[in-house]
Amino acid sequence: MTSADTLSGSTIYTISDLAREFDVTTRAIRFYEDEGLLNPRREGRKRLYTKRERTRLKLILRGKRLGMSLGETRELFDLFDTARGEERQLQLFMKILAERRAILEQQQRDIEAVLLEIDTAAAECRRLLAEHSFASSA
Amino acid sequence: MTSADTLSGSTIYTISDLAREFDVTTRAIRFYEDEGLLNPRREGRKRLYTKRERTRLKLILRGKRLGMSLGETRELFDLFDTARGEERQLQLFMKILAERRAILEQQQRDIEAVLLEIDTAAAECRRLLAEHSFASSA
DNA sequence: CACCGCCTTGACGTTTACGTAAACGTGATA
DNA sequence: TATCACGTTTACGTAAACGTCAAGGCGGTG
Repeated sequence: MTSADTLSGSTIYTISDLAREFDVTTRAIRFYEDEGLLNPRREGRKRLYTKRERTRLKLILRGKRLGMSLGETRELFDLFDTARGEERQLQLFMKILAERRAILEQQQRDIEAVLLEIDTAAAECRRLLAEHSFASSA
Repeated sequence: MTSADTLSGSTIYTISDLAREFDVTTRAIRFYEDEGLLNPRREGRKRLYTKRERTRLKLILRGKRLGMSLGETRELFDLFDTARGEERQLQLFMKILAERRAILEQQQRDIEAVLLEIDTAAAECRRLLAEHSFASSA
C-alpha cells in the first residue's frame, strides 16, 4: 500500500501523504510537532497521522494564510482541548473567541479596502492600455 | 508647535507623530525606511513625513495585518511607482493585481470558515455554561 | 547483497522584523 | 547652565519558521 491506509474506518496518513496533500515539507510538519501543534501516534519511530491530525494541519495552514503565528494557533488548540468543563476555562475561551472574531472582522475590512483599491488601479490600467493601443494603432 | 504642522496646506509629520498615531515604534518606522518602503525628506538629519509617507505607512500596516511581508508590500509600492506608462509594465502590474486579488479572496473564504467555527464553538460554550449554572443552582 | 525510497533524529544556518543599548546632537525649559 | 524631550546613527541581540545538511534505520527490489 503506497498511500493513505483507508481501510478499517480510521484513515491513516504518513507524513509525506500530508506533505503532498497540503504542499508543505515534511520538515515543516515535524516542526509543527516540535512546537506542540501536532501529536501523531508512533509505530516504532514512524509517525502515523489520523484525521484529527490532518484537520489540525489544515487549521494550522489556514491560520498561516491569515497571518497567525504558530504560537497563536497553538493557544487556540490548547484552549479547545482544555476548555472542556471548568466554568473559568469556558469564560476565558469565550473571551479569546471574541478577540479572534474582532481581528477577523478587522481583516475583512482591510480586505474590502484593498479590493476596492485593486479595482480602481486595474480600471486605470485598462484605461491607459486602451489609450496606448489607440495611439499606436492610429 | 508640538505636533503635526498643519499649516501651508501640506501637512508635515515628525517620526513620533506617526508612531503615536499608528501605534508603532520609531524604530519600526526607521526600519521600513531602511527596507525601502518609506523615503521621508530631511531637514538636516531629521525626517519629515508628508501625507504620502503617512499613507504608505498606513498601507504597510494594513498589509501586515493581512500577513504580508514587508518585501511583498515593497514590491507593490515599486510596481505602483514604476508602472506609469510602459505597456509591458502595465501588463505586469495587472497580473500582480490579479494574483493579489486571488490571495485576498482566499483569505475571505478562510475568514468566513473561521467565523462559522467561532460561532458554533461559542454556541456550544453558552450551552455548557447554561447547563452548568442550572446544575449548580438546583 | 546492494541499492532505493522513505522515514528518523540532531544540529547548525537563514530570513524577517524588529528590540535594545550605546553614544551623540539640538532646541526648549527650570 | 543643567536637564529634558526628542531626534540621530551604529551595531549587536532575538524570536519565528523553517531550510539544509549529516548520519543513519527499515522494507522492498533487481
